[in-house]
Amino acid sequence: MATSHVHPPLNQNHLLAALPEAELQRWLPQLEAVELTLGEVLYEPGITLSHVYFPATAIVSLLYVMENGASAEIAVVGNEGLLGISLFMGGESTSSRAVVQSAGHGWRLPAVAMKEEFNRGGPVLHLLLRYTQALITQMSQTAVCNRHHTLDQQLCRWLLLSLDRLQGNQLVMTQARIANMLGVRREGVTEGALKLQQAGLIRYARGRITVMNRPGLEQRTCECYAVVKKEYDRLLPDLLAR
Amino acid sequence: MATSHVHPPLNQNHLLAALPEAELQRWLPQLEAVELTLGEVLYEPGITLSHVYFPATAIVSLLYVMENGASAEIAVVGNEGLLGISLFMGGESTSSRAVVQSAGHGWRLPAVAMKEEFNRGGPVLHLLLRYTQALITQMSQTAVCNRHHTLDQQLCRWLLLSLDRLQGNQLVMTQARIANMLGVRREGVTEGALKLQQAGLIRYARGRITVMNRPGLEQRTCECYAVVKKEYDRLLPDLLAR
DNA sequence: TGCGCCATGTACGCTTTCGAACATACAAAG
DNA sequence: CTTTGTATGTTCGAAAGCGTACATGGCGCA
Repeated sequence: MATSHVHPPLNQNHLLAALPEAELQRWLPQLEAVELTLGEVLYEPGITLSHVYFPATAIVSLLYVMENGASAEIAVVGNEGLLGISLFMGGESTSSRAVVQSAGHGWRLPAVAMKEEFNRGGPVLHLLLRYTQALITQMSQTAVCNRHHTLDQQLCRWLLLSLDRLQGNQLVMTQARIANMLGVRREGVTEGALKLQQAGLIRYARGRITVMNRPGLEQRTCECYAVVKKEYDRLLPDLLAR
Repeated sequence: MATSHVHPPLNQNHLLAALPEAELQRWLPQLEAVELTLGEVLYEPGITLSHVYFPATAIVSLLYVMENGASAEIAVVGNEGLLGISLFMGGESTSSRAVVQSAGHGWRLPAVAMKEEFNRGGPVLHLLLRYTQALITQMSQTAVCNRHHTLDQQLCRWLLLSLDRLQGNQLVMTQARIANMLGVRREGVTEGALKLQQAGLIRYARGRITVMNRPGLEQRTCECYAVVKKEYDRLLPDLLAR
C-alpha cells in the first residue's frame, strides 16, 4: 500500500463528503491518501485496527474465512462507507477480514483520531451509527440471500452492489474471485455469467466485466438488492447529494 | 402483552444488570415489566419503535420474511441483550421483524428515554454499542452458516444459542417453528432432530425439547456457535458476572 | 367417550449445487 | 514464436435439500 500527501478530492467518499466543515478541518491534517491494491488485507480477525479506511475508487469485502478454508462475504464496502466500525463500536476487532476486491485509492485516519471524534458525540457519531445500521442491513440480507436464493440471483445481486460502489459500468474481477466472495464454486459462477452474457446483460473477458444492461440485472436478481439499496438511501440521504 | 408494575428482579437481563447505579435510578420509573407471549411481534419492518425491550425469560428472534412468505432468522436475542437497536443507531426502524419465540417476561423502556440516555454519551452508550457489535457478529455468522453448513449442524447451533439464552435445559418449541427460524422445511428439522434423539443428545415430544447432552451438541455443530459465543463473552465480559 | 387438531414420521422424485477432472484459449514473458 | 500461466468452458456422478403427499398418534375439547 503506497501512501501519499497529494490528496485526490476527499468527497469521492460519501462519508467524508458529508462531514461538517468543522470536523473536516480537524481531520484534514491526519487524513492520509492510500493506494489500495488488489488482494490487500486491511485487517485480520481479532487484530486491533490502527486506522479506519475510507474507500474512494476501491472496493473492499468483509470476508469470513472458515477453518477449512472456505469463505463467504459478509458485506461489500466502497465509496459509500468506511472500514473499521469496530473501532467506534468498542470491540476494537471483528471476526472477519477486510480484503480489497477492486484496486483503487482511498483515505485512512488513525484509530485514535476516529475514537476522539466519535467521543465528542457530535453529528459525526450519528452519521457513523446510521452508516453502521445500513451495513447491518446488508449483512442481514446476505444471510437471507444465502439461505433462499439461487446462485444466479446472487450473482446479479453481487454485480449490482459492486457496480453501485464504482464509477462506470466496468469491474475488474475474475469469476474465481466472485466465487470466493459468494462462497460458491468457480464453475457455478461461470455458468451464471454465461447465461447473463448470452442474454446480453453483461460481457466479459479475462477478468474484466462490462455491464451492458443494468435494468436487466435488476430484473433477474432477488429482492435482496433492492432492500439493501433502499436502506442505504433511507439511512444516508445526505450522502446522495454529493 | 400484559404489563405490570410488580418488577421481577431486573438483573435477569444482563444489560440491565450491568447498568451503573445512577443510570439504573434514572430508568427505574420508566421501566415497565411486560409479559411476552409466544408469537407476539415486538416490531415490524419499517415501523418506528415505541419501546426497546429487554427480555428476561423470553427469547425473541429477528426474522426476515420474504415477499413469497419464506423466512430466515437473522439473530436470536434473549436475556443477554435488547430489541430495538435501531432506536439508538438512528434508523428508527429495521427491515426485519422481531417475533417472540419463547414466551416469558421482560422489561421495556420508552423510546424517548432510551434516546435521551444514549445521547448523554456515558457508559451506557458504550455498553449498548458493544452489545450491538456482538449482535453484528451473530448476524455475520448466520450468513456464513447459511452458506456453508448442513441443516444438522445448523440445528445444533440453533439449539445451543437458544439454550444459552434460557434457564434450564428445556425449550418449548415445535419442529415447525424451528424450521421457520432456520428457513428450511419442517421435514428437514424432523430428520435432524430424530438423529439427535437417537444419539441420546436430546429428547422431545409435542413441542417440548429437553437437552440431555449439551457437549454432544457442541461437538456436532459447526464452528459458528463457538465464534458467536466467544465474541459475546469478549465484548460483554461485565455481563457474565451477574 | 369420541372427534378433530396438531406434532411428528416417512417416502419419492426433482432441482440445485458440489467435487473433481479435464478442455480450450488468450496473453504476457522469454 | 514458443512457453507458461491464468481465465473460462464443459462434463458427470453424488449429495443435500425441496415440494408434495400422506401416515401415525397424542392431547384437548365437546
